[in-house]
Amino acid sequence: MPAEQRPATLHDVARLSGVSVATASKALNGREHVSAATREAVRKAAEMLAYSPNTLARGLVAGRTGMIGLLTSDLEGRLSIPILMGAEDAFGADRTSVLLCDARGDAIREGHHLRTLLSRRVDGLIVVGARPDPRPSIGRDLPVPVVYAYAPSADPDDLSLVSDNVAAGRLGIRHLVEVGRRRIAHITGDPSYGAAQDRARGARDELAEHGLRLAGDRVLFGAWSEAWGRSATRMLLTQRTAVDAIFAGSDQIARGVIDALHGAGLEVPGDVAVLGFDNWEIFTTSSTPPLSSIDMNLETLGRVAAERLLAAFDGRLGSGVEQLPCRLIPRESTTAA
Amino acid sequence: MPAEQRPATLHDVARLSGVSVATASKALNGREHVSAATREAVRKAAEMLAYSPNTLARGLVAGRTGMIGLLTSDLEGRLSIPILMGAEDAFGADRTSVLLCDARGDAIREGHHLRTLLSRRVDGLIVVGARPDPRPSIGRDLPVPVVYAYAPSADPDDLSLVSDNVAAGRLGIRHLVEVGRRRIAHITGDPSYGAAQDRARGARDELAEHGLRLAGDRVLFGAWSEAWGRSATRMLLTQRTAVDAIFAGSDQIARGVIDALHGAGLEVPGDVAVLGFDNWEIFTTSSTPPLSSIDMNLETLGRVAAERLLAAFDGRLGSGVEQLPCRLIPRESTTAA
DNA sequence: TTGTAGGCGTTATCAT
DNA sequence: ATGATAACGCCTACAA
Repeated sequence: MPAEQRPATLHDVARLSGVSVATASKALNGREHVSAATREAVRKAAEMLAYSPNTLARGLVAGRTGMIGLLTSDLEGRLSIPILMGAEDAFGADRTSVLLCDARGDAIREGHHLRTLLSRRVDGLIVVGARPDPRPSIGRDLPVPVVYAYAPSADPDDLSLVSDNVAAGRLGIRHLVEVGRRRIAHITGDPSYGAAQDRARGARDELAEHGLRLAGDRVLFGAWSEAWGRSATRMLLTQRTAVDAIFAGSDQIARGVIDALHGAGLEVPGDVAVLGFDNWEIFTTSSTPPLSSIDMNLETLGRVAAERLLAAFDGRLGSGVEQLPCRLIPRESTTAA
Repeated sequence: MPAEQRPATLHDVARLSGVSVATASKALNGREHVSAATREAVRKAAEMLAYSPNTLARGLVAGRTGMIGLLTSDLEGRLSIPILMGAEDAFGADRTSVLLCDARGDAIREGHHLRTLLSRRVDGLIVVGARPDPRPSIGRDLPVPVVYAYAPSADPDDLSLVSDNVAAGRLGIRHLVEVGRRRIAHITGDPSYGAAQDRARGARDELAEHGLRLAGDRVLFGAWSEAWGRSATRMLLTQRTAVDAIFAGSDQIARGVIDALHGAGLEVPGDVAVLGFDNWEIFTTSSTPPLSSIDMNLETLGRVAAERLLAAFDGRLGSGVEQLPCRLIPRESTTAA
């Protein structure tokens, strides 16, 4: 039951406290040249009227709205919400708000949203793609700085923030080697994903540095699904490939892997260690045993995106693709043999 | 590389087309009393300058910002994103934008966000709780209408939109009966969730109308986890309870159920049909067989929330708890025996 | 220390 | 049909 009364304005506060709007403004904003008594009186009046400054009006004169746009195509929010939270933290939730728009993978809708956001005079834009591959730029010469997160822009003049997938591949292998594994297979998703290729490359490189090669001698590309994890694992077992660890390209694949291993009477991590990717909690914690996984640090991605935007507000925005490190979350599926 | 130039104003457009700002405004907004020639000239000028109206300034005079606040505690976005999309659709994405704030379950932060949103003069508020149980009201006498979605407000004077859980319970049972099942068990989550109780009640009521009772004679409450689904199912099997269908309280529980059934050498849906709840795609489609599930229609929840807000903008806002129907998505896990 | 005045970009009212 | 002008709520010179 809203009290449908017009919110108090600075004018109201000024009148109640018997000063001018200018003085009231100064008093409330902590500017100088206001007597303590006046300041207190104004404060009290504002309190009584439950005055809350109109950020729009403020933005109109300041030339800054304190809003940023988050343009996503991530229908589930799995990417955009952590990124949004990271951005909130970096900006300070009280000074910057986020307008979230979901384009639902539709370029037309994306254009619509972009125009709306610009029309609302957001101070900056974060574009989150649905898959970690280059996506079309939303355009150069926009009146506000833009940072691409997760999915880089295809235009090298744009600034993009992505996970360092090569390093992530190395990270996964290093961990498995550290827990004593030597016969490591890599089951991952769709080979058309650059991220899948990068992680595979990192994995191979790291193995090489340890004088090792992939079990089965090749990366098992397939789909980002549990089913693929299952069938690829079965394939490995049927071919009697010696394996003591499987590095999966996603947590879902890892679930399929574990399922197939269990089905074959093998123990995890006793016989075979399993490492996932994404660190998606609903998968990692409900898996048996709990799944070790690589986290892409999406909150950090959001935080850095915000920092880059802040830097861009004064001075210039960088360009190119910036790679951010992933981190490994060890759980029971990869304890030492 | 942003073109750091001040965006064109209506003033610029007016000057370029040689008319007054008033005329330019009318021309661009399709108002009457503008000659076709003038209108065209203004249009062209706006085009040339890439003019985009400043929504802030517009909102200042109109007394409406065209923004609504979505206050959530849903860390994963699983609830808020669909609700946001529904709201976007109902409002029209071009006339209303959504400010998304995640309180992360922290009341202090929620208060902060609330103040920020009000200060930005959002036209209305949608509050999305993290679990489907009553939550504290964010306060009465707010200057804008508020609708609670998913989690109702504890204050009956607020307007809340929730899923009709009792009906959903009936719906699930009806479906299972329709595909020929008679010995139906119900494995669900934490009994402290009102939603779990409601669904269980609906299930029992519907069974009764078919002259049936729950297999095992009682609802199996536990946790919202795959592990519970697994152990509850094993329990049923150990007790030799005759079962030809299991209605799970969540898709995750359902996964555990299927897992345990398979482990016992039973076929799904051949021996036992399994029905989930939430229709969370990552679970339903990757399950073997694909999982039938009940969808809470979150987009609809968001759409209706938006409609209620729109209605509240003129006239009064309702109050109380409005129940919205769920729908059943049949997949292979519940095909006829 | 305080108040007056101008302007941020738009729209609406009222002359012309 | 067009244009001048006054809001909208706020801030910031500058004047008093």
